[in-house]
Amino acid sequence: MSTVTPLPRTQHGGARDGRPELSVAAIAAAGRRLVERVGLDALSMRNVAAELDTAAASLYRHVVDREALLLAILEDIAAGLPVEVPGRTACERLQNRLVAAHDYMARHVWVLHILIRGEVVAENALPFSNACLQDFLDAGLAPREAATAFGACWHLVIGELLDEHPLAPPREPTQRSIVMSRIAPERFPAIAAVRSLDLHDRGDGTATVIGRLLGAFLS
Amino acid sequence: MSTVTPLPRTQHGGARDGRPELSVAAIAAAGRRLVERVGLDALSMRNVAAELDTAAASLYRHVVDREALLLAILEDIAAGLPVEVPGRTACERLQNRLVAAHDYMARHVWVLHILIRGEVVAENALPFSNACLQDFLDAGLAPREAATAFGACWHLVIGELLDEHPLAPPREPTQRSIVMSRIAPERFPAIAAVRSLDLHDRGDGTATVIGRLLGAFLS
DNA sequence: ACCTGAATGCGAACAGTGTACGCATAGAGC
DNA sequence: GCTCTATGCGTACACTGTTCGCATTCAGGT
Repeated sequence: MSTVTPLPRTQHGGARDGRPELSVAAIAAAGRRLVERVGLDALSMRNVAAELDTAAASLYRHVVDREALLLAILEDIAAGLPVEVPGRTACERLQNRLVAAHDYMARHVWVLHILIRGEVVAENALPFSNACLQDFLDAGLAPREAATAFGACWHLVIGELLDEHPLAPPREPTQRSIVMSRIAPERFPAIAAVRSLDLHDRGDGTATVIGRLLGAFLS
Repeated sequence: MSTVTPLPRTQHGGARDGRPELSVAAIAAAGRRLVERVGLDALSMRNVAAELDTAAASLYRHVVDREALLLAILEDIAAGLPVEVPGRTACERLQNRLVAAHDYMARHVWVLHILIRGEVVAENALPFSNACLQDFLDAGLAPREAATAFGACWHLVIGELLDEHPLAPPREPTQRSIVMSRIAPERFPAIAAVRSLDLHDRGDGTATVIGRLLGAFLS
C-alpha cells in the first residue's frame, strides 16, 4: 500500500482575494504581533481576526481553541531561546545561556503567563532545556541533581521576571508605590532600611544571582 | 472645627432582609470561598454576587473594580503568611520561614496570578518581608545584599509554585505528558536521562533548594 | 464537461463577561 | 414629616469565546 497522504497541498475553500491564506503559523504570528503592540489582554479572537483582515469564526478552521492559539504563540517565542553560547567550561556556558535566556524572556514576559496557566511544555524549548541539563551533567552532577539544579535556575529566572514585570499596565499612581511610601519605619525597620535602594539600579544583579545559585550547585 | 467624620457607622440604604450587609471584607471572603471551590477562572462579579445572594451591581458600591476585589482577596491571603517561626539563628529562622511560606502559598497558588498581574504589594505581606529582611541583616548582610538575597529567595519560591502548579485544570491527556513522551533520546539525551525521575517524588526538594540558595548568600 | 465531495471562509447568533446608569429604598438629622 | 445621603439592585451596553449553517472554491472521478 502506498502512503496515505501523498499530497497534503489540498487548499480549496473560500476565496481570500489577494490576502495570503490563513494557517496556524500566520494566525500565531498575527497574535504575537498583536500582543507585542497592545498587550496580552487585547489578544481576543476577534482582534487576531481583524489583524488578518478576516472574521473570528475563520480562525477556528485552523485553531481548535483560544488555548491552542496561545500554545502556538508560545512555541513561536520558545523557538528563540538561546542554545549555543560562548564559554569553554560547562559552568561558563550555563551562566551565559541562563543569562541570555533571562534577557530574551524579559522581552516577552507575557508568554510566561501563557506558560504557567496550564501544564504545558513548549516543544521548541527542548533544545534549550537539553543543553542546560547536559551542561549540568558534564559538570559532574548526578541526573537527579542536574534536574533539581536546572529547575531551580529556571524557577529563579521566571520568578524574577513575573514578579518584576507586570502584565497589566499599572494605573497611576502605582498601588505598589503608594504602599511603599506609607511604610512606617518603626513597624518595619528592615524594609525601611532597604526601601531607598531597591528602586534604584538592580543593574545586572540578576546575572550575579544566577551565578550564585550556580555556584551553590556546582561546588 | 470638629472632626469631619464623627460617626462612620452610617449604614442606611436598601434593605437586605435577614442577610448580612455587604462590605469589602464580606465580598473578599465570598470571592475567596468561590475561588477555593471552583477556581480563579470562575471568579466573576456575577458569581461573587450570587455567593452573597445579591446582584453584581451591588458589589460596585463597595469595590471600585474587579481589580480592587482581587486586591482585597490578595490581602486576605497575605495575612496568613508566616512571621514568627522556630530557630535560634537568623539562618535557621530564614530557612523555616521561607519553607513555611512556600507551603502556605502552595495551598493558594492562584493568588500568585493576582499578584503578578499588576505592580502590586500586599500590605499584609509586609510583616513577612520585614522579618525576612531583618534576618538577612542580622546574619550580617549589607542592606543591598539583603534585598538581593530576599528577592532571590522569593523569586525562587513563586517561580517554583507558578511553574509546577497549573492555574487551569489540564485537559486530559496533558499536553505536557504528550510532549514528554515523544522526546527522542537521540535528539535530547540529557532530557531523556532525566525524564524518568522528574515525575517521581521531588519530595521536599524545595526545602533543600531553598537551603542551598540561602547558603550561597550567607556564606 | 459535468458532477461530487471536502476543505475553507465567514455572517449571525448565544451565553457569559465587566461595568455604568438610574431608580427605589431606608435610615439620620433637622 | 421633610430632606439628604448611602445603599441595594434591575437593566443595558460593549465585549468575550465559540457554534451553526451557508457560500465558495477546488481536486478527483466519470
